[in-house]
Amino acid sequence: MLIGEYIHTIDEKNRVSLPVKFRKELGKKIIITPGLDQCLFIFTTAEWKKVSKRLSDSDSDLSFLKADKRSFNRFMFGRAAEVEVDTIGRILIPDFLKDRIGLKNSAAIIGVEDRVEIWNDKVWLQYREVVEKQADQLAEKLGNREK
Amino acid sequence: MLIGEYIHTIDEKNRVSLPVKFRKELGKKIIITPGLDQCLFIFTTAEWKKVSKRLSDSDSDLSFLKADKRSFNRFMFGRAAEVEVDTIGRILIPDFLKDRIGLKNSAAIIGVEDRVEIWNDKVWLQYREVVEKQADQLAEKLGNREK
DNA sequence: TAATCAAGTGGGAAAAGGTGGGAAAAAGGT
DNA sequence: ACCTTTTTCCCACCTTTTCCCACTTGATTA
Repeated sequence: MLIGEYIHTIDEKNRVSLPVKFRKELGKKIIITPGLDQCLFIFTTAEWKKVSKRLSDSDSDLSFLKADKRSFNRFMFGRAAEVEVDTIGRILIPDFLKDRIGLKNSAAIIGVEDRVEIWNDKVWLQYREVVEKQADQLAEKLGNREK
Repeated sequence: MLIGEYIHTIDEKNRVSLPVKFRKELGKKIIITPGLDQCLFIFTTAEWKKVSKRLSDSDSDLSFLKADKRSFNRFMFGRAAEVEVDTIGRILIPDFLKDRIGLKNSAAIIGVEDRVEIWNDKVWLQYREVVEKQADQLAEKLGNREK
């Protein structure tokens, strides 16, 4: 399971090293996609197969006839990338994804159960604080829903 | 699977190089057709067989009126082109398709699962922003669909 | 406290990917 | 048939990416 929070630098060649604790589980090839809430998702290839299958299964081979399906597929597939992890555990983040969440010199790398998230480190810290404050109420909500 | 986004130039001889990551899957011959939402679709010959079969299937589940279907098929078949990929991975985009989406010097090339799309790069950037804003709602929809 | 090791960072050289252009071949019109 | 124009094929350039090696820092241990 992928857990924990790390701040790593992005060097001039766009490289970011994955935390050692994530490397084994992520493997040699990963998929990066735009995520929700101003971050990027990193999936293992296995996990990505599951995700992408769910996305395309619900429709026929002619899914491009439906407008909302087209939009979503362009978002999920068009803006995804298969990325190799180099011999010492680093990856390259494509520019179009870097720009999307305003990454510069450093990134927050977060383990979230079965995926990893990449955040602009400053945005992450802000987000964390907000969530921190809401945690109690969120827990309350979730608790009620389960009943 | 075809994923990712690339901006390539169209040179004075109308040539565009396909991203290396797409070449193997696309093969030596491809089909270009007008696409939906101001773009062009590129299919592998295999994928095109599937698509064209389903489009022409008289009792397919596509809820088209017959007249609509004829029109749509003229749109898709009538303006489709079989194109060869040259030895270093470039293709020629027919002028009538180029004009259709206002291509000039540069194009966005997008992998969308089992097809590739060609966009006027500026139009793509605009489209992308719109979709980005809708992403949360789109994801919500998708989430509901899974249940 | 010095030595060692692990994890992360940086940089140079080689290779790959993308772009441009010239010459040969083909097409087209008179 | 001939000249002109377009297309095709091939080669060359250049920027970006990839691969490899080395350095730094902080923690661990003898």
